[in-house]
Amino acid sequence: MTDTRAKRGRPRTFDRAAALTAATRLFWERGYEATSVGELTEAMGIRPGSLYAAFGDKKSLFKEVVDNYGRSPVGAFIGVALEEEPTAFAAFARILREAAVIYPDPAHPAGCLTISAATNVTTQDADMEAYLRDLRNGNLAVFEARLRTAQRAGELPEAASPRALAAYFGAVVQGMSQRARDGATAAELAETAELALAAWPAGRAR
Amino acid sequence: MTDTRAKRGRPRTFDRAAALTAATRLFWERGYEATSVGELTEAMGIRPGSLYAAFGDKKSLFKEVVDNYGRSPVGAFIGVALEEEPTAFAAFARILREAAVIYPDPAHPAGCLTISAATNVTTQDADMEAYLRDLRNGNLAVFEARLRTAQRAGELPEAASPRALAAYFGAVVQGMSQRARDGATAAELAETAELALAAWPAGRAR
DNA sequence: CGGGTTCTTGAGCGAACGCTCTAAAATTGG
DNA sequence: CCAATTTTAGAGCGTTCGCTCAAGAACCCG
Repeated sequence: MTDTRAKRGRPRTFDRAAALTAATRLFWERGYEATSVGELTEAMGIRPGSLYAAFGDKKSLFKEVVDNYGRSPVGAFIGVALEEEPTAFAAFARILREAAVIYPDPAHPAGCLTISAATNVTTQDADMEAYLRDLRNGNLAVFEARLRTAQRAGELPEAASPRALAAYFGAVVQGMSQRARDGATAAELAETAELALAAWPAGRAR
Repeated sequence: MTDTRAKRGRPRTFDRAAALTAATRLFWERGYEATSVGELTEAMGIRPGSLYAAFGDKKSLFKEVVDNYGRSPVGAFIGVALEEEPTAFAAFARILREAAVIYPDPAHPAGCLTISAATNVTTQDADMEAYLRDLRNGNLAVFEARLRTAQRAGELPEAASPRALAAYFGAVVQGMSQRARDGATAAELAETAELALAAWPAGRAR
């Protein structure tokens, strides 16, 4: 988008992707509102003018951060698991087990960026709140779609409710993200994942 | 504490408890950092001077709010269930089922104050972050203690881990609170609660 | 009633907020 | 080499932040 290089004018002296990564880490740690533009410019190593020229305002920078996060391995593991695993149970088992490893990983801020940053948005910032809520609720819709497919394939009993199961796993994932933020270890989260999987409806097609 | 009335001097012209309730609602909705003193004074119907005289600074007002919330029916239902129910399963079943009703109740802001407001705290405010994290992790310790008692009473198989179960239910409760904030209905949360209870170890002493 | 005490009011402090502007610097096209 | 274009650095805009303070009002005690 802004990638067409070798134009006219003074070239950019900073690495746009690196600056975005720095911003991601900060937003991930502190959330949207609690991260100031001053902290951002310092972490990104640029001056306010450059930030606004390259990324628009704080809000659009954040949205680009979320977008970028969603394409990164850490942010996309759920979608990947849903696509790659042959059965729904295998997919959700992999999601929870990977979340147990990824969320407390000290290589990056704890928990899920979308889940954490989302809660840090004021009611005043109505559109930002809606943007993030829709992101999370969209995840639930994907869960439900996968479970519905599984039910048609006979992986789930007729009595099971894809919608209810999707809501349940969504709540567990959000809970695990929060627990990671509160200092839960990978070992503890792994136990949580196994217990959560025990809720899978009888006739479990493992 | 500040309750010894009929002292000397000009009497307070506002209802301290009512003001605290107004502050509670605001913090509950927006979280700690996102709620400004200006918004607080307006909602409480008092001027900044009165707020600081009656409650100390913003931080101690918030702690009093959390304290007060923990003593209210909505904030104390978990502890009550753990004490009143004869078996651990009955206690956790009641906790999840009541959470499904209480968290989305439109009579107050969605979710649990401690869980929601907590996530809105910056890393900068280190002691506030620690205060809230300890509150939540303290809840987990209470869960674990109840489950350990249950295991000694033979309600839980030897193989079950009270610590892991406590972490699991803690994550589920936090997840349900967040889902309520994202607009989940009581019906949806009730289904989540039932699914979560299916994780109770075999030989379930219902 | 007068002195002591506490509370209310309203102005406003210094700092931080998101953001903008100007001038200089660095590049390309002609 | 010059004009056009784009980015940089840095000052600083207007607003809001948490919080304080001086002045006056409302009560109790003696």
